[in-house]
Amino acid sequence: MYTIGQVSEMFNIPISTLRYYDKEGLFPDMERQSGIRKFSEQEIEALRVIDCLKASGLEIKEIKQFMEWTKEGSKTFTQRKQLFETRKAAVEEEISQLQRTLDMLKYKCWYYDRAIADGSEENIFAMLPDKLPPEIQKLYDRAHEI
Amino acid sequence: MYTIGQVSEMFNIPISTLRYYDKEGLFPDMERQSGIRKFSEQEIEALRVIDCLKASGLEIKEIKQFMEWTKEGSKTFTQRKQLFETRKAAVEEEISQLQRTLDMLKYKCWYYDRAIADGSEENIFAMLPDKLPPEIQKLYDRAHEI
DNA sequence: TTAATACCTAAACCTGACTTTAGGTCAAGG
DNA sequence: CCTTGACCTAAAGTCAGGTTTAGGTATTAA
Repeated sequence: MYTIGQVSEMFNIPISTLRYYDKEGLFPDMERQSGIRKFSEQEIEALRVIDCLKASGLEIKEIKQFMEWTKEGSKTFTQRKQLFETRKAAVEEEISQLQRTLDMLKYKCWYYDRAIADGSEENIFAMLPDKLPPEIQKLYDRAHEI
Repeated sequence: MYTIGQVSEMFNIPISTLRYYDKEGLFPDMERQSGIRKFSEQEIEALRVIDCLKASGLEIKEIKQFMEWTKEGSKTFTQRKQLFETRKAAVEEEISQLQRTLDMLKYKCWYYDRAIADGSEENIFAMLPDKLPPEIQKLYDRAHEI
């Protein structure tokens, strides 16, 4: 059993945030001893799941919904599984969006490297839009699909 | 030259957002014809960069800073390059964070698949924390480093 | 005994990134 | 001529996800 201060240290989350999560219903079964929150292994695992679902793009109230399903027992297994499948797809999509972001960033890194070496952008302008070095052209094209 | 309505369609960004970006100084050189915004190729490329920098985690005012550097010409090449290098590192870090998120999501998908098949979580509890099937154990361990 | 710590609540406040509202200009078509 | 549609502004409003404030309790340490 941990106090709020210990959990705050362990996860590097402000105490105020943990209280806010509790107020929003993310720890529906948390015990108290004379008013003081006691975080058990259950709440620790909940916190790992909260971090994960939040990182996957879920809002606090949707996470609360999940915590309520958990309380309802085995009859919500299917909903819970569905939620994780959907989140998995969303994160995979976000990663591939970030890969495209990375293509633009790599292109711009090359661009300014080159501009610094040349002292101007003139030489690069002359290569645009389709006479860039092959590897760079790929990055440029993926970053300029729109 | 495009009107705000055309750009809104091309990029699927609300007109109100484009006006907001303009007000925040993200198109410092944009021309107007009798008060009406004219988006040239320069603003179109700016918009691609805005999307990219935003996706990399930058705030609007930091993007404005970048646009100001662009106006200052070749003497800011180094700052601009540095910015893109930093953003590249940040996005790489975020992707690897999302990979860990994905590990948790995959573990939970397995978990509920199994719970549905068994009709209860009992069998899974018996395998925790270190007797899970090898592939699943890897996911579990990466998702439970804290 | 008093002072420092760690906990508690309710409610107000904050921030970033938009969005909505209310009111106006201007050109083209019926 | 008048109405429709696409543009404009300034200012207020919204929303999520916290954070801060103000005031209080309970335990421990000197």
